[in-house]
Amino acid sequence: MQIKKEDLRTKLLDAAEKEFYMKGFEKASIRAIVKAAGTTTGNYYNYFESKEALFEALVLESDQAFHVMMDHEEAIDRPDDLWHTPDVHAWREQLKPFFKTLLPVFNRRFYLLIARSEGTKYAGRREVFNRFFAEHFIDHMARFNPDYPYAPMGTILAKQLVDGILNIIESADTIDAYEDIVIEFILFIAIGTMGILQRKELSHD
Amino acid sequence: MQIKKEDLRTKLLDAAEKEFYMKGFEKASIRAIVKAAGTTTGNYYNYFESKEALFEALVLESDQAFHVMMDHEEAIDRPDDLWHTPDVHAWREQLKPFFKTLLPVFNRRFYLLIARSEGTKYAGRREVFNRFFAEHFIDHMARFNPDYPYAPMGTILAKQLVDGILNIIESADTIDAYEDIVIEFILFIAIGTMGILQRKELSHD
Amino acid sequence: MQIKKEDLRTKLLDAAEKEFYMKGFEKASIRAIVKAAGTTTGNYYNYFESKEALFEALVLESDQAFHVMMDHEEAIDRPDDLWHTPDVHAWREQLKPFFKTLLPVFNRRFYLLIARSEGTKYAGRREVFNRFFAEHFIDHMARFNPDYPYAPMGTILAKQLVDGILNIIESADTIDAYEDIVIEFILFIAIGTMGILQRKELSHD
Amino acid sequence: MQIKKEDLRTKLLDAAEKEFYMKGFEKASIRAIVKAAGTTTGNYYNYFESKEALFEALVLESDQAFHVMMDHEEAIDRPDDLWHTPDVHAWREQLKPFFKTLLPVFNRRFYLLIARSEGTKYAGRREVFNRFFAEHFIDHMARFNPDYPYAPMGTILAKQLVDGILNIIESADTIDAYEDIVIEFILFIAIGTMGILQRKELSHD
DNA sequence: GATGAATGAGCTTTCATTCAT
DNA sequence: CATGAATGAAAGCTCATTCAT
Repeated sequence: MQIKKEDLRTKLLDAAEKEFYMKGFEKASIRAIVKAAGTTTGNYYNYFESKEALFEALVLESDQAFHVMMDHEEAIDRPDDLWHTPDVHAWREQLKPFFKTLLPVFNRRFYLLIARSEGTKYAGRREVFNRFFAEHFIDHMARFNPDYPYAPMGTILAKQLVDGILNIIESADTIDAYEDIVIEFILFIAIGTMGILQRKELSHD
Repeated sequence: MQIKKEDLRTKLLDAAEKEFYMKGFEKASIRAIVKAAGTTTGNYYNYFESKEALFEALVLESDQAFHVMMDHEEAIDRPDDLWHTPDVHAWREQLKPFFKTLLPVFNRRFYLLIARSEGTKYAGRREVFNRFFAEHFIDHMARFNPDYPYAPMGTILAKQLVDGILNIIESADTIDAYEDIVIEFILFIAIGTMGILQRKELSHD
Repeated sequence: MQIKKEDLRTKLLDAAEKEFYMKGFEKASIRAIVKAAGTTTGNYYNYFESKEALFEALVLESDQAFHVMMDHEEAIDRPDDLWHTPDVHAWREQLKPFFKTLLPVFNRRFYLLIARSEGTKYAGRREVFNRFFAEHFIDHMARFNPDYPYAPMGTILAKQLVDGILNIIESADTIDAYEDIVIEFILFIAIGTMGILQRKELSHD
Repeated sequence: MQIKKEDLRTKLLDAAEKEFYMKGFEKASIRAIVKAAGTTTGNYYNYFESKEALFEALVLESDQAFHVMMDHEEAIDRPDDLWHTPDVHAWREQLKPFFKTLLPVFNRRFYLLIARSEGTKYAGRREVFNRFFAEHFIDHMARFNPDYPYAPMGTILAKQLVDGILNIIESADTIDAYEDIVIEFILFIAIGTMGILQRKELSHD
């Protein structure tokens, strides 16, 4: 009746991933997780010392990657020169290798970290993520069109970017060309942003 | 120390609006609501027969408006002719009167209906909303560029639209030019969408 | 089926007093207390917000009295002149009015505070109590017989005093002449202490 | 990494002695004991069949010595003739050899037996110990002063004796002249008792 | 209309003990 | 001998809801 430690640990992590994903940390039930993993609450505590420890086991790596991202903001700016490229196709080709390095970060557990961590010590990550992009958007907007009158759009577009990333992660299972979709989405954000800023360089022929 | 019935009912609704907004239906606490409204749990049940009934009282109107929206899809398509307008400024002017009629619907209680209703019978509204727009996006994409290869973008862009509307409602309190922001956001979505579809009509001069 | 609030509160306090007395704070069971008081755990939390709050409700007054005692050390020293009185009977008469003021403090709840508070924020009271008396004993011993070689006796006699007070409180229910017994006990401590210190003034005729 | 059976058994006993001493039988944790002994809970049950069996292994010898003591009450009475000796110094000298035989009994495990056995079958030992001395005190009191009116003092003084012995054992580690302190303490009890009984023989010159 | 006492099921966590390996 | 996975009961506490007053 005994399972090798790693097996059950993995089962617990898998069950927890689903449960946290469906209900969020606070509404998730340890009872439901252990039931799904085929064990008992008592035994659960041989594997994880608390509910939060289980969540942490799921998101720790993602959180480290998250902090690396936050600390290397210049990387996000690297495709900056693209803003002067008129050709959408060229954009795609140049964005591809850049996002290749980012894609492995955008997985389900990253989603838990950003979108399902209320009640844990990771609760504020989404806000940090939003603000991180908001600063960049505000900066870009000021440089491209200092007269653009709708300041709150910086915040809103940043949230759009974050929401979009999370949405894509959510549907990643059912998407074939996951990588391409991320590229398309970034392109969508870039073009839309430039559009409302009235920049006409893009799509000129 | 009895209060006129309507007064307390209103206080309960206001307190509930805040609580549901902050925590969502399931994590919201009736105790916290009645405390904020200055009454007791016992008395609460003279006004609403359950936790869900209180939520329903808040969102019922919004839900009716939501269904009207869902049933009059052609309204959403009305700005369709804009897609051929090359001028962003013209877009803004034409979108304005159209969204004037929609804005009163996009209030806090609509937000509760779409984004805080998990655990109630309204739980699926967001999904309906998403799908509603997804169909339109897919349709537009097919018409504008039948060869565009990234089908899942329809779903994603629809979610972007819904997320954006909800984000704007969330920050409506702190935004001056609420209406203009909605227009800017729609514009952003439209331009971005056309951009990835490679349509070059817009912003041509 | 409903009891007036104060009634059940009193029942809970009584039941808790017994349970804490028998098992100490940590081993005491809320379930056992509420069962003895004839209610449910859910209802218990309408009366006290935690296990510790219940304990605190029992000992708060005693703790205040305890601090008054600790802050008025000179009162403890007041019978100091007695040490030169040779007559045990005179001691009794002089101690009586002095301890009259102290006796109401030495009740069952004081016992809980000193001897059953491990696991609560009151955990250290017994040690404070011991040290308080130890200092006095050490002081007295130095003055009465600077050459007495067994220094640790100060600590031990202080503990004897504290233990004795607690023992008397424990058996107070079954004792007729509670007040007199306290006097006899203090006398016992005083005479014993002087005896080992080799002071011969007492009981001389 | 197997250890010779006796080694680990000893380690478990040592760890248990500390744990039971610190927390008492019921609050002691097997997990903590096995961890301190460097083994696992499973292995623990190769050495002791239950929590109580471990406690029993610790106190069995002490309990036998305890019963010997209880059965040879006349030994306790042997210093009886001292009660007529007027000289404290003489008391000390005569008590010394007598208690030499008793001291080895008063060790840490004896302390566990008397003061940390609640929840085990040894739970009542302290009460037996108290009663044992109480009978002697009552007896002495009746013989020395048949008119002494405070009967409960017998019980209280017996408890004082027991408490004192336990207190001294507790602090034995930090005391130099352990044996002398026991003598001083007995003397303290004897003189204090005689004092309240109004016997004036002692300390007369 | 209003109060708050009462209920009972739910939650996460701890524990001594058992047992397959 | 040793491991540590597994069990199940118990702990303190929270919650929406009911109901006597």
